Amino acid sequence: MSHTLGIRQAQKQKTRQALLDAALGLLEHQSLSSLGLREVTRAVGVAPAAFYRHFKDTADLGVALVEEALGSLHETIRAAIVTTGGSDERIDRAVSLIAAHVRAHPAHVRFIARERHGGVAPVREAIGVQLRRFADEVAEALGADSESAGWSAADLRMLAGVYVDHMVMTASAILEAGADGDEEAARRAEEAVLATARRQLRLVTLGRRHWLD
Amino acid sequence: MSHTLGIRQAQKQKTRQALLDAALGLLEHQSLSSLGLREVTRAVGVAPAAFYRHFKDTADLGVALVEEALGSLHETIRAAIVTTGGSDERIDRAVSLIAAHVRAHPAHVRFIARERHGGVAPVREAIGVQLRRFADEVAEALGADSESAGWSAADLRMLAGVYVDHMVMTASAILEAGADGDEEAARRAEEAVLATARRQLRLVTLGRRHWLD
DNA sequence: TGTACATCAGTGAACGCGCGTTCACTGATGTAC
DNA sequence: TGTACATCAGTGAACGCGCGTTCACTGATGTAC
Repeated sequence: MSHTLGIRQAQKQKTRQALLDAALGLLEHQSLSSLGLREVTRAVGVAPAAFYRHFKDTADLGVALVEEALGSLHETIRAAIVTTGGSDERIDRAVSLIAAHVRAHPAHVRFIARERHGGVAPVREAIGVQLRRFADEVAEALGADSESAGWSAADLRMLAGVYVDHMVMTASAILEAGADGDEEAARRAEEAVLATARRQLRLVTLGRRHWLD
Repeated sequence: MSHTLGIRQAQKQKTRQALLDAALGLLEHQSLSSLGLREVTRAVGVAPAAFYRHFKDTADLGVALVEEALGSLHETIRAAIVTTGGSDERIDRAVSLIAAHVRAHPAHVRFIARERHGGVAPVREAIGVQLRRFADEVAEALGADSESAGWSAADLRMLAGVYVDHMVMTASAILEAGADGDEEAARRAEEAVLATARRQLRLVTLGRRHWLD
């Protein structure tokens, strides 16, 4: 039998989640550093003071959003790296996976892209920690690949960084493309972004193949 | 003989520049979307209403900052691409050039990295326009290179995009590294960033060399 | 060169408004017996 | 199961404050003659 939260705890969690969801929505058109506590509570329909039962301030809420946006992504990414098949198939699969993630969680992707270099230090650092963890995990996965025989740890880490950076940039570019003009224009812009992403990964794959020449 | 501005025009330009400088300073620890007009005028020492003699609002000031930060960079970048020498020398030169630029204009670099995906649409778009112009120019320069014989326009544009994105990411990473602990730690962190940047460019160079295999 | 008028960058006071934070409170939920 | 007390998520009013914007103004600079 699963552990059931008390009614009080469950209600508290629900309000907390509502605050996170409302904040994420409001962040579509602004940065965290200008997000007001009252804006968020107003959107949820609770009193401003209720905010303090859940977060110290909006920066604290931002850190929680980082956790929500990136915390569950680790296994997905590892899985994407270790798929089998020829390099073109693997590239197609990785790019499709990114596109699907953006479609499923556009607001989270926007938040991470925006706050990665944003004005709120604790949030910036939380994102940096997670992305470095991603890169470490990818480096480990790459190290287990037979194609990486003979690679130094530093070179593997560099390559992993390229993949992680590329993933974030591509996700953000897909999002931007989706905002282009009418629906048809957006679709074409998105396809162009995906095509470029595939080309870029092919370039990296070629560089990787000849790294030890 | 050079055209001399009237006293009035010269004084106005000076105030405008003071507003831009003050804003850039204040943006070290926040995003443009939370920058207040009164903050800026207070830092300069003029009345709040004076702001309107120069800018419609802070977003308008932000667009002017984009111009200031990126407008003069075009020739420098083109020059960096077309330098002669072996690929390792060219990579060293490009990375040193980026590092020198960050050292000379840290606040501008921070501003661009922060607002590239920031919450102020006109500024985001202004940065996008400039970066796309950079990529177009780099693509053109690459096209003139004998190493690019046989490359399609789309492939050249893709490669140019990789270089421009890499430049922005590296500049931003150098900045972050410079904020690490004491001066010695910062120096070591920066050197690590530069080493990674060189490795990444070497990877791209290898991919480029084998693109048409 | 001197005079009379026009321009306009910057002033300073005023405005209404929404902000973050505090506080004593309420009433549903949880707990001890 | 029932009762008496404790907990604590959310309330609503209040506070002082800084915000963006407006307006009539001042006085140095510019221009026409």
